[in-house]
Amino acid sequence: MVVDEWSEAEADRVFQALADVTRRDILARVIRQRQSVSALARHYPMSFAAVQKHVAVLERAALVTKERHGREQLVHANVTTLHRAARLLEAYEQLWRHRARGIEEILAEDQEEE
Amino acid sequence: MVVDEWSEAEADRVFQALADVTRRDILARVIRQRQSVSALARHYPMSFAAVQKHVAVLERAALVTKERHGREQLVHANVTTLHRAARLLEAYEQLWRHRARGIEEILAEDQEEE
DNA sequence: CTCATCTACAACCATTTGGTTGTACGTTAG
DNA sequence: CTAACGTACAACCAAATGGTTGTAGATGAG
Repeated sequence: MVVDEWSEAEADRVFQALADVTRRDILARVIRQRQSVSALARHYPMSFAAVQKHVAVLERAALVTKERHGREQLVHANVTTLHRAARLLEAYEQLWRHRARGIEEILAEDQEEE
Repeated sequence: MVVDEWSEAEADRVFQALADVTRRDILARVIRQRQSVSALARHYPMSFAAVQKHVAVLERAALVTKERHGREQLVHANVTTLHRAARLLEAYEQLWRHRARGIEEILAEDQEEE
């Protein structure tokens, strides 16, 4: 029952990464502007190491990328992955629109849309 | 750094629920057609109780709802929640488009869109 | 009525997760 | 050069996750 071109493990990692307030907040911050890990860490009531781990989770999900700049590690967002996640959800919504209908009706609607 | 009208805990639960292949597959199945828990369970190489737990996770996330029908419990999708999740991701994408720009430019673009 | 089916839920287990502290190492500021 | 900063990573811990088996209660079929 495949809905997307993603591997299941990739989707797992992306949604897992998004399933935490701190990580979504980090993502929102670096989308607006790339920041060093320690700059990010200053905003949260937890240790630097904890934030470092959150960034690592986002990185494994390919939602962010780190780029060395001097002694700092700049974290920047990977909007492509975010977009693909959004499109995956939309694909599920599409399943809904096409639910319980014959192939003729779906083809008919597809023509209308052109 | 709020991006949506959702409570953080709600978003946590939704993405957490989506972060598992089996659960995404269950969701896809019940989007197409409502099914009983045991009917769902037949498709997966795990115990009935395990599938039951997966459905419970989807239910806590408000992605599905159970409806008693005789001795069966019919699971059906809650597309509204799915849609809200998609819109949340789009909101993050929107942050990207509006990144690093002055308030004047954003207002100008908003007017264009009307 | 009786039996098979569907569901609920508890107890248990291994692994992962989200946090901590501590240590070590490269880099830049002064 | 030296001290401070930014990062990396290991070890540890409590709690959550994803699975199991087992027991028990409703409900429908025959």
